[in-house]
Amino acid sequence: MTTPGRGLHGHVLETLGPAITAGEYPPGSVLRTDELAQRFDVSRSVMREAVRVLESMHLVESRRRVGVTVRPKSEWNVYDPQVIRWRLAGADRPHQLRSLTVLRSAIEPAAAALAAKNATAEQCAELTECALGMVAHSRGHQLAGYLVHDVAFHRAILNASGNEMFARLGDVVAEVLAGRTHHEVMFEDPDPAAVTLHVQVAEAVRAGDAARAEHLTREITVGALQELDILAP
Amino acid sequence: MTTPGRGLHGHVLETLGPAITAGEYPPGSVLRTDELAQRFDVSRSVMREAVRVLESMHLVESRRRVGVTVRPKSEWNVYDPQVIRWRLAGADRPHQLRSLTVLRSAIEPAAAALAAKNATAEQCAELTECALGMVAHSRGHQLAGYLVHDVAFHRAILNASGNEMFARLGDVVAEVLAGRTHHEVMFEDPDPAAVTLHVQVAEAVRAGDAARAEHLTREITVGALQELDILAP
DNA sequence: CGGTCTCAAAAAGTCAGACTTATTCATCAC
DNA sequence: GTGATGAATAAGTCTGACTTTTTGAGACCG
Repeated sequence: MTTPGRGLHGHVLETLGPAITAGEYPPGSVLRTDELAQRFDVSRSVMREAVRVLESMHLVESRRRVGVTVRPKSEWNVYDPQVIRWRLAGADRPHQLRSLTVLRSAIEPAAAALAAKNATAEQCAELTECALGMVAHSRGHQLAGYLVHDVAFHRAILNASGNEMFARLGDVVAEVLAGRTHHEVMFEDPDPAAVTLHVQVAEAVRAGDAARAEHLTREITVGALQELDILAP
Repeated sequence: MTTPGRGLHGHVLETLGPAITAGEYPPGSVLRTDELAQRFDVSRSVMREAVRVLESMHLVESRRRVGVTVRPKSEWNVYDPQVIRWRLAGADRPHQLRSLTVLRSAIEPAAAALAAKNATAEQCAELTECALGMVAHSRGHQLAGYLVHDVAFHRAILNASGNEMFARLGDVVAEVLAGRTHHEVMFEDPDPAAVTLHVQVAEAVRAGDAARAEHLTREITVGALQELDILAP
């Protein structure tokens, strides 16, 4: 999506990465660079570069005389956007979507509170614009347009928080929102109450009301959790 | 610390990575693979592998005919443990420590709430053990021993949450706690109130009281924020 | 003068092959 | 059984030649 398979080494990654994250090679499996190079019909140098990248993601470990062994899931760099994309495209997509939604629920209210304190005038304006865009596309099967503004809204909140760790979760949130709209629920127009909440969050941030912004955002994320039946009602 | 410079390519990374994350090469700077290979006295293959890893961290972008260009900070994979380690070791350590502490404050209370619901008997036992270990080392300049149990405690909470995204922040929290104890504040025994809070969190998790576990953990993280003068009192 | 077209240079990308080194495992001596 | 020895193995490294893409400059028109 964002990163097409650039170069031969990229193409290899695009195949091996999803295979590993999908669990096709169970933890402890041993691969040999030469064999892989043959299988993908690339030179050893290219294959080595691909393995190095997988190693930097902690998906595999390369050791002399033994080979390239697949690491257990618990050691993967699950925050790597590439890894997230691979997993979202694979078998444990539902599980991954749940994990990420729980993460969102922890992060976004805190980000909104910070945004209320730190947002610049421009950021407040953008936020309001996004919220209005959501309202404008909330009726009559304009889900695509709605999604664009929804994603932009949440990205804006994360950016306005002023915390780089929060800001960098914008892509993750975007994937989750896109995934939800495309494949899961949401066949009809979005919940009007949710739309209203977004508008109110924008207002609270503009007003500098951190507590209110946090609380309203929490209501939004609670809704997201409920959609996935994560929250006990 | 966790990853010593394994192999030539690792050694190159250990030098280039910190240099880039420290801002020695401003965004847009252009490096050439051949020149770097000469500078580090390694072959092009080794250098290429190192560049590939930096590329997978989104620290640089490699393009034909132009070279290896350094990307702006806003695009870095700031959740990569390696990147975090490099930045913590460099000039913007204070800034990084603040970002991460804010992140902790958002995550840990949520993790504690989940832990209260999901923790197994073993995990509860471990939690209690860690808390007691903290108590045992809380007086008489046993900061090292205290830290070990403190780190283990927070790791246990994150693991017990049952959410893999939370669990994988254990290393980050460990670095933050270690950093705080080693270089910043904390020349004397830890705050007794904080120690008590940890014990109470363990109790709340054991009792399955999510709201209480969350609230108590928030008090702990608020303390961490105050230590860094992030929170307005 | 402005726009496009062509071409050559530059740097990454790719490949093949030879060589080095660390690690493991099996064998053997004690 | 324990420890030393050595051979096999697969990753690690280096080198040099070649390919491919991109860009920037200069030529060639409109």
